[in-house]
Amino acid sequence: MKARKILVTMALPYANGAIHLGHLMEAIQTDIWVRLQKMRGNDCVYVCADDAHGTAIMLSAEKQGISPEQLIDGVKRAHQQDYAEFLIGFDNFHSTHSEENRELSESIYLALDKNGHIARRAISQLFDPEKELFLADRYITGTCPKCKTPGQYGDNCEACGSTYSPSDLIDPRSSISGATPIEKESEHFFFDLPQFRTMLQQWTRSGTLQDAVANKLSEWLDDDLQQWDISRDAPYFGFEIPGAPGKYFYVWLDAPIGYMASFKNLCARTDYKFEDYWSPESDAELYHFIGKDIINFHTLFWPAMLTSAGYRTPTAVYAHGFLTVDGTKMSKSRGTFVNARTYLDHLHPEYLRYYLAAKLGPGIDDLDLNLEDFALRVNSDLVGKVVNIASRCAGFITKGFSGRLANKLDDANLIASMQSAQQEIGQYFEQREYSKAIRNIMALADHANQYINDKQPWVIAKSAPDSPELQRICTTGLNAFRLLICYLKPVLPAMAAKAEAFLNVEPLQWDALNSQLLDHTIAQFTPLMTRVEMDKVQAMIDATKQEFNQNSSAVSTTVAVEDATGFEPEIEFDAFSRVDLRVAKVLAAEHVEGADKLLQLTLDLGSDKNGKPIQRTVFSGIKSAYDPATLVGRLTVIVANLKPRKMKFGMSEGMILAAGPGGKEIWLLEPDANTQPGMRIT
RNA sequence: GGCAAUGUAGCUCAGCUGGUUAGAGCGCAGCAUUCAUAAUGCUGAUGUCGCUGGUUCAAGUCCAGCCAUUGCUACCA
Repeated sequence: MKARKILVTMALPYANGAIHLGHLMEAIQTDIWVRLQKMRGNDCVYVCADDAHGTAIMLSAEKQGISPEQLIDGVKRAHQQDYAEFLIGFDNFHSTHSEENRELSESIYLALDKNGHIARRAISQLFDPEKELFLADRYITGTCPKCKTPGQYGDNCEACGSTYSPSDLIDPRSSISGATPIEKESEHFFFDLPQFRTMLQQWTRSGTLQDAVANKLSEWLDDDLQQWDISRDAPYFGFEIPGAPGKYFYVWLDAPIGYMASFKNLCARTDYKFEDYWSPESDAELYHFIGKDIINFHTLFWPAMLTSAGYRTPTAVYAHGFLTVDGTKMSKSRGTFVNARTYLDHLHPEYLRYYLAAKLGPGIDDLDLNLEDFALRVNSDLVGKVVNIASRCAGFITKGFSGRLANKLDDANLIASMQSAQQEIGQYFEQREYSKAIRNIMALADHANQYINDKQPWVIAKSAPDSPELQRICTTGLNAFRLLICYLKPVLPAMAAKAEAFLNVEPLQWDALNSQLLDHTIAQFTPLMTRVEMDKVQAMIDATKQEFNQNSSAVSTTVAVEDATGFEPEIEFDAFSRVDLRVAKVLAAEHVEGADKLLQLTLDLGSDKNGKPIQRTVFSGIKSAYDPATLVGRLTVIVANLKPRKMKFGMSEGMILAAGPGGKEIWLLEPDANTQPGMRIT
């Protein structure tokens, strides 16, 4: 069989934080697959890099009083160290902040532009006037306009889950300088994704994606695709856009190009040829392993960019779900947001590799790390079943035969049946059905233990410790062990290496499954793996909690304290006076076609200085409580200076006030009949 | 609110295009064994297959509604 040429990537970790269990799940999934390919004799290259650009990194560096370059250098070292200790076998780990990536990003951008796939237009964004910096949503905090929880980010509220645009926040602040942001225009560059709709519709349905992913994407592809904003204004840590001083590539533009850059960097010191893997005529396979949160970047923007720029598209993109711990989202306060380093301080990396392998499938479902199950499963399978087979045979061989194996098996059928599983197990690994592969392997381990039980070598050893039969039985047991190690090697490379030393053999390749180990001297047996101790697991959780407490007490800002009234935190009169409440009269009220909850109200707000009447259109979610006909002519209260909000059915130019729990029970505020439309409420 | 995924033994999960008494591993109980890192083997118990209806000779498996969890998304101004 001809060796396949394969290039594999996993998502680039962001250079602004430590590697945690979530990163590791992806790294382990990818690494197992790559190790399998290599064991089977395929030419498989595994590259990765740190994702080193963006505002977050720029600000982090500033906070620490170092340059971004210094920051990312330090983080990169830590990342590589963490991955290395988890036995992630990259062929290259590079950085997106590299010359290779700059050249590739520039040339790809220039190709996109030349092909008419770059649009330019001015957009308006919130801007920090003190810091002189455009603000992404997450750098703006303020009070949630819905539930009034303070300290919420610019895009959604953590307390009530509502989403909004940053300009809707009450009392918005730049979380960088504390200044009140202003709106400012700037020219941005856009990648014209809609031009690739047809190409993407075909590509996403061509077997390159998991069904669930393709289905999800078709929602976007059937809808209007948006142009993708790929530029950011200075100051920004990244690459300046050629011919556009002060404009930088958005971090997500050059991040996937980092896959190419890392590979190019590898090519420079090996015989690999960049074009062999990236030209449209390439016969190499290209796979991206990613999390389901970044599917759109890898399955829409990325293939479209590659196509425009004259490169090949990925053979497949494999998305996985999120990792949960004990059934819930990883949480810092619960101590389940465990960093790689904290794990390594307490537990052996291969425990995690094995447990995740035992549960990983090809889908995008989330995977739960149940800590108790983790300990029980690893102990039972690895120590109790697999390693135990060697442990219970080795002593007899060492004592009775000076470590020499027999030249013949006692039970050739057992070994043959274990060998014949290679087709199925290999398939499962190849298809990322690791849990099924592991299940099969453990069934084989059960057979081996049954065999030893049936043969009772200890009984023979008592009367004849040098009996040839005893030697053949233990030789059979150790051959079974050797096959199991071979199957598990992609998952447990370090344990496999120890086993190879014990068996006194060359590093096992997949075709070792077709041979037997006979008439051969083995080394002294030493424990290959010790049990997971639950108190170590607990210590890891405790340490994570402690890290969190230290960090949060160090950073802790004054959090508004809620009192028994449940009222909002006290505000200055000034803050109140900025809210312009007016009496309004309902001129018209009607149902909105297609809306479940909204009524469209036309309101009279009196007249302006020139005597011209002021009318406002407001959409209000009170359909469940009011028949529009009964509203006409009523007086109510409107927030008159609320920024107009674009809604699905039109602009809503204000907000009317009501109270009640919802549903039928919503009551509109109604001022005294003597008031007039337009009167200010103070 | 909409859309999607998930919901099967105490735990983690498998159950393909509907078809005999619903499975595995772990855990649990009993027995056996003592070579082995108290590891192994045998036997066994445990499930209204989220809930309610429907289609069918037959449903965990198909359909509808509902509930819960998660994710995405929104007409919560």
